[in-house]
Amino acid sequence: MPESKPQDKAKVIPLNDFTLDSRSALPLYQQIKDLIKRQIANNVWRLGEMIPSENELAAGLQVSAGTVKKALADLVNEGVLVRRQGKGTFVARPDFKRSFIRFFRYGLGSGPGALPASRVLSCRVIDPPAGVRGVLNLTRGERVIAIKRLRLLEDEPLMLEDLFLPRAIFDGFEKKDISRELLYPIYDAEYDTPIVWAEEFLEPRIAEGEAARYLGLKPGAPVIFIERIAYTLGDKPVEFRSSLGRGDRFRYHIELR
Amino acid sequence: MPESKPQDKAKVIPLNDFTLDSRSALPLYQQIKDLIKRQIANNVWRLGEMIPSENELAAGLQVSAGTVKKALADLVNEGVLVRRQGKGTFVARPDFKRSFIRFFRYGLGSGPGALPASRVLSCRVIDPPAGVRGVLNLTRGERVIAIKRLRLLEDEPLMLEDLFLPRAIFDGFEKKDISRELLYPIYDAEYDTPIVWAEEFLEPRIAEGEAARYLGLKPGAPVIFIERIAYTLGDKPVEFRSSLGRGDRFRYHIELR
DNA sequence: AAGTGGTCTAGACCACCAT
DNA sequence: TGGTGGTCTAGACCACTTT
Repeated sequence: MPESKPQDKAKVIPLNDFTLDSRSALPLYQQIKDLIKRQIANNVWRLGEMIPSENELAAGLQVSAGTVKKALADLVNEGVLVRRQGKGTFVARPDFKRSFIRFFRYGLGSGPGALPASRVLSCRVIDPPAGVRGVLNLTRGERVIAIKRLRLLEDEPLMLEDLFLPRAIFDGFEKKDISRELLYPIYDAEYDTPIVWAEEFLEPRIAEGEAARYLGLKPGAPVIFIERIAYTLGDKPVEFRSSLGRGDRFRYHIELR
Repeated sequence: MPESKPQDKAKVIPLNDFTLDSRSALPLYQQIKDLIKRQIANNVWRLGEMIPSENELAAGLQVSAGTVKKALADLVNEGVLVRRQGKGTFVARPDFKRSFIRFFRYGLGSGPGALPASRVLSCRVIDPPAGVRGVLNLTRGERVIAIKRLRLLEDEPLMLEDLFLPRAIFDGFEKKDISRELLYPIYDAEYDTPIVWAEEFLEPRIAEGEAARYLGLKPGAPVIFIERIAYTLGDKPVEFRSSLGRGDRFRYHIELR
C-alpha cells in the first residue's frame, strides 16, 4: 500500500482552526509538533498519507521554515513521520520491529522476515472474560470476537494465540478467512481502525495440557507468555492478544546504550 | 559522580588533527558527529566530562554554529551526549533503563529503582569455558575471574548470576568485596574501563538442580535465562554475565511505535 | 557579566523526484 | 521545470548557570 496524494489539490491547508501563540511558554516548534500530532490523532492526516510541505506549513503558520523543519525532524525521530527527499512528508506506519513475536527463531535460513501461517482453531462471539473487558474498556454487556489460532512456520508450531476484538468495532470479522492474511491492514482498510501503537508484556511459563499438545511440547517445557494490547487513534485499545510461544524457538535481544 | 570540568582552562581544543572536508560527499554535520564519536572512543573526551562548547567547536572547525548544533542534537538523540543549558555539553553515561534485570518485580511497593544486594557464592581465577573465551575475544591461555553470586531483594532470591572478567584487565578484582557495590563504577574508576554499551539476550528455561535450590524454586519452575555482554571503548567486550532469574518475579514490557 | 545551550529568523544552494 | 526535502550560513534574542 503506497502512500497517498496530498489531500485534494486545493491549497486549502486545514490549519484554519490553529494559530500559534508566540507569547506562550511553549516554543513554537513544540506547538507545531502538538498540532501535527493532533491532526493525526483526529484522522485528518491519515496513516501513510502525505502532509503539507515544509513551505506550506511555514506559510500557513506564519513561522520560518527552520522552525517547521525542527518540528518535523523531531517527529521523524519519534517515528511519527517519514520524510523523503523530492517527495514529501508522510504519516509513518508503525513497523513493530521490536515486537517479541519477531524474535522467534525460524527454520533453516529464513530470518525474521518470514511470517508464520496460521490455523484457526476456533472463532466465536462471546462475553469477554473480566480481564479482557477491563483491558479493552468495554461497557457491561458488550461482546467480543474471540479467535484462537495456532501460528506455524514450515509446518512447525510456533505460538498459540488468543485474540479478542470488540464486536462493536469489528462486526463480521469472525466470518473472514484470516489464515493467510495480516490482520492490521484489514483493521485499517475494512474497519477504518488503524493500529497506531501497541504494548507487549512478556513472562516465562511452563507448557501445560491442551496448550502443550498444540505446541508439540511435553508438559513442563519452557514457554514464553506474551500479552499485547494494540491501540488505534486516540490511544483507544481495540485488540488484545495473549500468546504462548515455544521456548526453544525464542530468543530476545536488546542493545543497551 | 558529577561531571568534570572542561579539560584544562587552556583554549587549546584538541581538534588540531581534524579538518573537515567541505567537498566530501559526507555532510559537514556528519563529519562532526564522527569526529566527536572518535574523540569519545579514544577516551580523549571521557564519560561524564564536558566537551568544548558549541562556539568553540564552530570556531575550531570553521563551520557555523547551526551546523555544530545539528551534530550535537543528533548525538543527544542517540544518547551519546547530554546538554544542559547554561552549563555545557557532556559525554553521556549509559543508564541501561531497558535492561532485563530492571524488569524483576520487587517486593511490596519498591519499584524498579531499588537495587538488589548480592551474596558472593564463589570467586576464582580460572581457564575460561570455550564460549566465554569466544565472547570476550581472549587469547589462548588467557585466564578469567569467575564470580558466582546470588542477587536478592528483601532477603528473597531474585537471580543467580555468573560473571566473567578478563584477568588481564581486572587483575585483583577477585579480592574485592562487591556485595554492596555497583560494578560498573568500579570498572571505570579503578580499572579505567568504562562500560559504554551492552547487549542482552533472553530466553525462557526451567529451574534445575543447584540453581533451583539457590533460587528457592522447585525443579521445573519457569526461569528467565539472560546473557549480557558489556563493552568498553572501541566496542571491546570486557564482561560476560549469564543469569537465571525467578520467572514468577519477572515481567518485561515494551512499547511498539 | 560572561559563558552556556535553546529558540527563531531569513536567507542560500543542493539533491532528488515528478511531469 | 517546479516542488520537495537536505544542508549550511550568519545572524538575533532568550533562559539558565556560574563567578
